[in-house]
Amino acid sequence: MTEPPHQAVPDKPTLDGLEQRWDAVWQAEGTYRFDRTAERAQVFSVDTPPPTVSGSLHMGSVFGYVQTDSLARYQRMRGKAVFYPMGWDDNGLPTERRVENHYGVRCDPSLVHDPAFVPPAKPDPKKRVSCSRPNFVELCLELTEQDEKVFEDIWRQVGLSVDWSLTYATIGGRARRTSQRAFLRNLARGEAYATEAPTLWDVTFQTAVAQAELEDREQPGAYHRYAFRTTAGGAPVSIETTRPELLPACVALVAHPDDERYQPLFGTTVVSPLFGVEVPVLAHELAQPDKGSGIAMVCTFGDTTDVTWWRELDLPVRSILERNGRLRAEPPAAITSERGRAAYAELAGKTTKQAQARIVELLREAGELDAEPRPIIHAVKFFEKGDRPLEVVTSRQWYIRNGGRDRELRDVLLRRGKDLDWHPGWTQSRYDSWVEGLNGDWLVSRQRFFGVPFPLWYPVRPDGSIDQDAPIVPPESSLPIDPSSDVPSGFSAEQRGAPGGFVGDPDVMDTWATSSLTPQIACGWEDDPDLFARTFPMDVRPQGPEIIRTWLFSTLLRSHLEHDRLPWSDTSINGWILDPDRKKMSKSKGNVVTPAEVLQRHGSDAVRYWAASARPGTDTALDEGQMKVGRRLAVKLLNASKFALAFPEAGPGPVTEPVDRALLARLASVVEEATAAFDGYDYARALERTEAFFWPFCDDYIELVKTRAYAEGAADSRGADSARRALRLALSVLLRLFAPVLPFTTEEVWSWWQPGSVHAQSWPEAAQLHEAGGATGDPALLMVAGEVLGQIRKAKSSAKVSMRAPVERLEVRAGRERTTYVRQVETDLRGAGVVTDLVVSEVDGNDGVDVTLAPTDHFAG
RNA sequence: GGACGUAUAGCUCAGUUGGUUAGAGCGCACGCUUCACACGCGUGAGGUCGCAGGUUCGAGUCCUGCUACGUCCA
Repeated sequence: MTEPPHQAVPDKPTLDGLEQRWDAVWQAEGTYRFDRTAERAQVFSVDTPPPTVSGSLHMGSVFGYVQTDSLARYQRMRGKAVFYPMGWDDNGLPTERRVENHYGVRCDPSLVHDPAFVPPAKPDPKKRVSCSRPNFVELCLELTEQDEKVFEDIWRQVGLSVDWSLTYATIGGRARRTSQRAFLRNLARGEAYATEAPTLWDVTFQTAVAQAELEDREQPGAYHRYAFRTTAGGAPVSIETTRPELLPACVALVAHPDDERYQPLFGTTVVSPLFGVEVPVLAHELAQPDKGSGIAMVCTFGDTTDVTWWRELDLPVRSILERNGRLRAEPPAAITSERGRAAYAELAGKTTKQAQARIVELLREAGELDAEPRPIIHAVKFFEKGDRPLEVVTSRQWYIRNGGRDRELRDVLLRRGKDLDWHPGWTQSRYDSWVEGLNGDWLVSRQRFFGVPFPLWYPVRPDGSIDQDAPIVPPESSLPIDPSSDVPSGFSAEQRGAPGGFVGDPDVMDTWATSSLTPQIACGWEDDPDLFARTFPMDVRPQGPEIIRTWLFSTLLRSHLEHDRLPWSDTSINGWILDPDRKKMSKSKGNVVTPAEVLQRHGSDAVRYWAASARPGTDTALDEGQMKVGRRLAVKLLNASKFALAFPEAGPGPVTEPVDRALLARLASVVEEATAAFDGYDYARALERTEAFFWPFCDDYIELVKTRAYAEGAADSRGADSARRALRLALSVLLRLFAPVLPFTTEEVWSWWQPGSVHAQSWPEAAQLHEAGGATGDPALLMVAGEVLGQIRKAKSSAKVSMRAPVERLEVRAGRERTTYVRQVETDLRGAGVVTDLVVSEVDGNDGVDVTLAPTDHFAG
């Protein structure tokens, strides 16, 4: 405390430029550097969401990250060594799309690497230039590196107290190694497996997608009604379908077991129109009696329900769809009639849409259409990033067991979910309903290019076929590898693709297969056992609600499989950001406001204030008005601090005056409330409590003690010293209470009079305030004083005179308790209200405050 | 169809185990050059707490049903 302050109190404090100045200082001083010597119990580790590095940051990210940062800052001040790394999620489809658009290229895996390749000077979205996969990946890395720089700059501007020496990227070497190692261990334990199965397939992106990436969208469609002839005699059976083009892939009809209309038909067979294929009529509970005619056509495969029926009813496969979304050239073998084969020939090679139009014509011409198509709106499954409906194709894919086909594992994962502390608690129900609804294992392979490759090769048999059941596995020490360029031990590069040689697995992992390992990547699993022991399992996973089913669930799963424990003790789920009309902000709606412009307009602390004002988990409108309030608060803090520091330091000694003690007592309870709130992850409540103290502190307390602090006309310095000590102590505590939310403003003020960073100070404790005099203070005194002051102001305001206008006589009538309080602040009230005569009368009932203003020239004229 | 959340002043939101007359900010109105602050200060108006029942001495708060909006799951 003997060191001189960094700088004097400025004449005109300002918020402008604080971001750049303090970010540079924090960086240079290593203010947020993780202390690697701290033991696990002293560490607070944050599993920061790696933002998707494709394009620009979203306000929603700023919103959630600021909330987390305020918690991290609180924990740091509580003496924890905060492990706060930042990752970049750069692998996967969003980056690929961005690279395709940005450079005007398209990846063609059949091409070989061209070291001289340069993307077109003027990208033309309609004429993309093909390039090899290695060239494409180079462009991905180039672009993400640029984007990451921009992101980091924004995060620094926002003031995240991240340790910027601890960054990682999900396509980086450490992430690839971790991801491949974890996969190989899953494989060794039988938790990962490959199988040929019906798979949800995106025709545009030419890749399989997982259950977690689906979304339902309302789409126009039409019911087409046509009949199957019965073989046992009786009336034909009419069905209604939205996918008539799949009629050649029909393998059965199903109705609900309780449906009396169709019970007589169960076990019999019917014959399809046009194609003349005989299929069974079966019962299954998923058939909906009230949908269409109540009996459904099962095809291989129109949707996921078809897959369920196919599996559970043990039906044959009659696939007609290719991966490119077109119908195969050859009809299924079951279509044997000449008429059927002729009909199929009309459809072969067409897209599903074209095929639908054609088959409707064929049915109509044949007189098989019972009625004209009836338009409906129905939910169709889409890849969340795609814009064409998903198809179901059969393909060989890698899966990780997630409980979707194993009740026991699902129950274990549900119990893990209960062991996690959710903030707010109700967000856990999203996890539960997701786990309960899982209907298959996690499909982790993607037929894409920019991602972590499966670290596997397959032997090529002498006849040139590939033995997919005996993958060649690299040793963990060799990871990460790329099987498309690396060669397995015991082989030479020339043997790639040759009989008796090997081929690499062509697929990459789903981006979540890597992101699900962020605790392992960040904490240095296997790579850095010392760091891992100090940081894992982590303390908190902050994230948005929409990725509970993907990121949170899959991270929990991987940790369960690998470490048999939770990856973190707590999770805090932030709310949505809505635009001012309470619509979800999204690029497609064109209502996105970018963080850069908002930060520019209002300043970082103001934006942080807005984010930290939102209750945990609550959807929140983007409210620039709230940012203005934040800015006002920050400016007020600067000015109030300037005032408190304007007086010479009083030196050591007690806070003696009752009103000063009352202030410290009041502040002590604020500290207790804010501490409890932060401990419960409720940054918003901590802020609200602090702020609710701060404004009356400025408006009432400072006004009350101003005259005394100036020591004008005082016989001794006792009263002035008490006020000055209380002001400085309160300021010190307030700065620390506000520091997690307003890091720039508080740091600025701290630098005016204290050495070091406010963010490295210890969190205030009520005990300090009690010791300084708060123990004998009575907060009610302050309230009464504020009320009397309010009456004086009201009188002046009604008279439309200045607040400095003198009061000739002030009479306060009240019971014993209140009059005692008023007498204790008599001098301060006189000073603040410019009161000449102050009369305090103790009465029984008929409480009141009478204010008699001195006559002014104003009225004299 | 099931689940979760939300519903309080014109707007955005607080309101802790039920307890006097339901709060804040913005906006609005009327004022104030007050020696920390005009990026300011003061005062004021403004609410049948979504609807209908119930529990209770007492309900914005607890219970039941309903409605609207949002989200998740099927």
